[in-house]
Amino acid sequence: MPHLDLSISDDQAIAIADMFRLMGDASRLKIVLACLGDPRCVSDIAHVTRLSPSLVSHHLRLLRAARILRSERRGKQVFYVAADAHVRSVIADMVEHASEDEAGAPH
Amino acid sequence: MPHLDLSISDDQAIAIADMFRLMGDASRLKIVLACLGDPRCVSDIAHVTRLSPSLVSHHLRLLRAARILRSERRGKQVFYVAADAHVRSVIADMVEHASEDEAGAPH
DNA sequence: AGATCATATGAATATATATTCATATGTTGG
DNA sequence: CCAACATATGAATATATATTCATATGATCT
Repeated sequence: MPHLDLSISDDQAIAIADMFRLMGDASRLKIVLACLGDPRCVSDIAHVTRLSPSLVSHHLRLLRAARILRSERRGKQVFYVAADAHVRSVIADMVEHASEDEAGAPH
Repeated sequence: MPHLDLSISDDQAIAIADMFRLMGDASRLKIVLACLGDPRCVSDIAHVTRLSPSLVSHHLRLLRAARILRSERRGKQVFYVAADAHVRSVIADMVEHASEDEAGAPH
C-alpha cells in the first residue's frame, strides 16, 4: 500500500473535524460507546459512565444534534442508541484502531 | 455482525479521546492529511493548507508531541510526516470512513 | 561575521466548551 | 390532581484552546 495523498475541501475538513471533536472528549466518548449496542436510558448511561445525569443529558443533546445517536421515549425514560449501522461501524472502527496503539515510548 | 459492547477504562477513554481531539480541528486535520504521504516542509504545509506558517508550527508541535507526526531536519527546512505506518492507516481509515457519510438529512 | 531564509516560541486575546447547580418539563401511578 | 421519578434546560463559571503578532532561534551562503 503506497503513499496515499488525501486532500479534502475546507467544508469536508470542517465536517469531519466536527465529528472527531465530538469524540474528542472522554465523557462523550464513553457515552457513545455505551450506546453502540442496545438502546440505553439516560440514567443507565449516567450510571455506567459514572457521570452526572445532567452532564450526560447535555452531551446527549450534542450527540443527537450531530446525528450520532438517536433517541426514543419509552414511558418515563428516553433511550439512546447509535443512529444507524454506519455510525456504529465507524465509531467502533475508530476506537478499535485507536486503541491498538498505546505503544507510547517516552518523549 | 451483532451488537458490540465496547467498554473501555477511563484511562483508555482519555487516551483515545486525546487522539480524536487532535483531529477535531479542521486546521490540524488538514495538516495531518498533508503529511500522510511524503514528508513535507512547514512552508509547504502552510501553502497547501492556506494557513499561516506560525499557526502551522504551533499545531505541528502538538501533533509531534502526540507522536502522530515526526520531524526531520534537512538544511533550513524541517519536514514532517506521519510517525509510522500504523498512524497513517488509522488516520486514513478514520477520514475515509467519516467522509463516506455526509448524508445529512435536515434537522 | 552578517544577511537572509525557515521554523519555533511566547504573550495576548478571543472564543469555545465542559461541568455544576438550580430549576423546569414531561411521564407514570396513587 | 399530587407526588415521585426521569430527563432536559439555562445560567454561571472555569478552563481550554485556536489564532495572531512580534520576536527569537537555527541554518545556509557569501
